[in-house]
Amino acid sequence: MFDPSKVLLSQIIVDTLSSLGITADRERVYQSIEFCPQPELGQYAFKTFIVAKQAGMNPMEFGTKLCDALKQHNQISSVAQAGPYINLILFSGEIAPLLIDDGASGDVAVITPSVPHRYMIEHSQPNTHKEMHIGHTRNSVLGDTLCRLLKHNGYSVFAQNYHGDEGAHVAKCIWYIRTFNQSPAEGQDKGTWLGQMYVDSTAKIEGATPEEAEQYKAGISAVLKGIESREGPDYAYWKETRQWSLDMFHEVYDWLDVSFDSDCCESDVSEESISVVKEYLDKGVFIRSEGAVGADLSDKKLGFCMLLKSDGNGLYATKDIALALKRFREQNPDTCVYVVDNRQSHHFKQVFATLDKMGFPQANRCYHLAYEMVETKNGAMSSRKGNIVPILGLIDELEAQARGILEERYSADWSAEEIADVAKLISRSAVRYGMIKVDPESKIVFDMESWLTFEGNTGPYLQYVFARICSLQRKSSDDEINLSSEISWSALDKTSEQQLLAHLANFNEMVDVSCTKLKPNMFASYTYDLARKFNAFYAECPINSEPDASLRQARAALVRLTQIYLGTAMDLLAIPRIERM
RNA sequence: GGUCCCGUAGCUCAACUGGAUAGAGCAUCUGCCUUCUAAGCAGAGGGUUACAGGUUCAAGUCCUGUCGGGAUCACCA
Repeated sequence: MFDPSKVLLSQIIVDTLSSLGITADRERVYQSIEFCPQPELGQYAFKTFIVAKQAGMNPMEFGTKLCDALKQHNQISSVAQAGPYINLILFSGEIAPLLIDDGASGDVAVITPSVPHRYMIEHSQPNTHKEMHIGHTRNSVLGDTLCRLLKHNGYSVFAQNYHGDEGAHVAKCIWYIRTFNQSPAEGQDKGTWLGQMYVDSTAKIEGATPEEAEQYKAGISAVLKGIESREGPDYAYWKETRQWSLDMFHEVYDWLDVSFDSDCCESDVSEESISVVKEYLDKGVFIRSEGAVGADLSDKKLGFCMLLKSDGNGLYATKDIALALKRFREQNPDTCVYVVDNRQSHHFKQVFATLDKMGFPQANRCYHLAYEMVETKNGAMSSRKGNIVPILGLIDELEAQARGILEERYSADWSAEEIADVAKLISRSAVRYGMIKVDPESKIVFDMESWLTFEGNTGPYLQYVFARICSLQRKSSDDEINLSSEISWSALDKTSEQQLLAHLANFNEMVDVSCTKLKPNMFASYTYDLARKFNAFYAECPINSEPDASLRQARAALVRLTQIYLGTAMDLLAIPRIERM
């Protein structure tokens, strides 16, 4: 029960029912309160049928009695029965004080959870020696937003990145560079160049004659052995180039405002992972089959989870298990969430079932947050084929677009540097919001044109509303508003004002729902609605130009409250607050 | 073939997991800037929620089947 306004309303209803001789469960009443589908109907709607059924009464009769009794209540400004619903409006003076923190920090306060809880969130996972594309961006934005929401909900969070830095793709890339004497151009981003070398290497291999293919295969195998030997020139070059990729990734993370508590690589756990498998093979948990070692999960209809190939090498699942054990040991998380695209659903079912079979109870609190892919109009992106949309390319286009718009409007007043700075912040919001607003289970078909618009349901729209609020405050001739002073809140009786207040009160509930359902898009949607409701209020109600001083003050206070809530919401979505745009 | 996910307005997506007349954004049309930022607001048109059954006071949401799209199912990651 995170919505203070609905808590108040449910208490009013419980008390009123009690005076009628009906006992009702407060939580059940709370869950029977929703927002009116149309603003004209009212602010809140109480569904009578759930509680009526529990009380063994006819919903209509129950509703009529309750409605008549609520009409006498001094905290309710309007109440009307509409079939099985009772539509209500609370006096604004009842809601607004519930939304003010005494700390006056300018942010919505972090929630104190009833039980402490630690989350491990793994996300991003770009492979080194490959280009980073907008698919990775969706992953990171999803994971990072989830981390922020969980932290606001009072949980402790351990954010983990995990790079595929070994295996065939790396060997191919390095083999190609060294065999054909490639080198990056002066001033070129080396990480991006590596991604191109990987694409070129696959093209070279695919175009090879049978004799060349044999030769190439031997060369790649030699590079792979060189890297695994942890010494010699191939190993040294692998370490050097890997860093180029990691540097590029961090450039992108900085731009996106994404951070991690741990930046782990497959090579960090691959050795350990082999010994873990052997240990559990000896314990009789794992079995040998057709020369390979793995977990028999046929009782759970998950087949065979292979952990050692017949050549003795580990696989992806092997390392995932070793890394999970390391995290259980070192971080002691209550819940682990793996943000990975939905093609890995079967893989994670196997990994979790294997951890369970190994006797780790944490396995039952591991979740795969499976999201759909980002595709182009021509279908799936593949870094192997090179038909990807690189994130750095998208960033360049967005910033150019934003600069163009800003120059048109502000070239007379703003410096070039200021324009570039704000353009960057607008571009970041376009990317973050564009990626997070869609349900994780929905595919995103990328087209550049729609990403370059900053109107409607977009990140820049949120920034625009925030900038409007700041502008109102700059232009006000009154003293800066103090929310803890006497404010005649109940003067706020316009529909748009009541709608906005009720929406603000729902903030923490939406954070919680987004966390428990692992759907940060729900919070994005909440934030967009918040901005829209402010705009509706802005259009309907004069603020600075309101002649009545106490009403003007109350509206300025509502503007300030919105600034606090919208600002915090933007922080949770990593959408930068902009004071002028 | 088995398993999992998806199918909602011309297009892109919502719908707080069973609740009122299914909502937004693009796009189209109509209003609103000599008065708080028009990156905005208000309004119009646009829907048999793929199809057929079922469950119940109530189904886009749950169950069954059909059709269509995608993913995945042992030595890839």
